Amino acid sequence: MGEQITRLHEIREDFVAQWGVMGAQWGINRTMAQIHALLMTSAKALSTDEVMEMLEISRGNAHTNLKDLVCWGLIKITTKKGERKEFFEAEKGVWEMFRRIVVERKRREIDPALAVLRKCRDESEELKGADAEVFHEQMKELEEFVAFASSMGDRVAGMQHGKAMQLAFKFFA
Amino acid sequence: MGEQITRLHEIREDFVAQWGVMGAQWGINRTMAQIHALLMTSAKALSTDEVMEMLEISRGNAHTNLKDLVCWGLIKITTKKGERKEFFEAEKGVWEMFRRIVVERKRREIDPALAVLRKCRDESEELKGADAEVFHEQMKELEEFVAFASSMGDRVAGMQHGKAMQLAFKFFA
DNA sequence: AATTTTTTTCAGTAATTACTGAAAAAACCA
DNA sequence: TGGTTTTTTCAGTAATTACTGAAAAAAATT
Repeated sequence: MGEQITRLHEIREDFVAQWGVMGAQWGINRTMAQIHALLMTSAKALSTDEVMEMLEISRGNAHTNLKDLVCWGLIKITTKKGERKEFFEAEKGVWEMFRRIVVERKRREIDPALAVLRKCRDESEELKGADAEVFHEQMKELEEFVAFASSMGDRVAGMQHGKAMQLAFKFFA
Repeated sequence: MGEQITRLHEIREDFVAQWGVMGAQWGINRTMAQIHALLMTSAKALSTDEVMEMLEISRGNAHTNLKDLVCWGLIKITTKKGERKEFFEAEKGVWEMFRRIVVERKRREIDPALAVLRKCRDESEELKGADAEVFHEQMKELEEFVAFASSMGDRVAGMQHGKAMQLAFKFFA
């Protein structure tokens, strides 16, 4: 095996490992983040077996996390002529990746939070007393802010890369 | 105990519980999120004992998470005349909260990620072959994107609420 | 400087989350 | 249809993370 190829393997393994650590710090499963890192930096689509082998993980683990990544829209299933297996391929475009993460986190985290805040705000509307007023006011402000963040998310996730960069340029001007 | 007060307790407990669930989905400890929710909606500063009692948690747990929240800059320690204990009080302003979370997450998550990406990009610069090129290109794009996000974070975290809202208005126009 | 109050630490334990490996189910093929 | 490959599930286990409670340290008081 060539010097260069071994070197690439080393660097890539480092990246995969570190990406796993990163993922864990967000609420994401370490293995899922590692598989994502692996596929993101793969020139070709990989099979479950290849992922298992490269990360030294069990079939069950590989399977579950590959399917979760598909749910997140970060990788997709492909097939090869003459091959029966499924192969997995990552979305490579960074902007597209970002958009999908925004959409998914919004759906999973922001929207439910918003529901809770609205409920608490409504239910504390009529209550009297200093405590109740502090509470209600806080719910109101949080709700407004999160709703605002949510629509920002929609807006950004709906943009093409070019438009987003234009806007970013304006932002820094 | 008045009808209204009991009702407020119920709603607030619901909020605290749900905020804990939310926190857990991000990489945040459930108890820490709950304590934050409690203090955010408290008309007065609370002592460790009050937090322990209200959430039915141990002293150690309350202590650790209160101190962590102080590190995040989300709550601060206060004292009361004639009282020996420390009391804890949350930053109530939503924009200020947001800013502090941005600063802290950037420091803990974005900056280290950036270091990894730069390292991998540099180290794969010279390598030859299709795999190496895919890898290097991916590192470059990720690095650029994360660096960009990072400076956006700085920018936003450095803004006053008013300025931010002005900008947001432009964004939606 | 002895006593009391409050904060901090941490060993042990509980709870949660992640992973394995094998078996079942499903899909494919001749 | 029966055999083969591939995917999916899941009970059991491992690893990680969070929590308790009590003891030690620190701070305040007399």
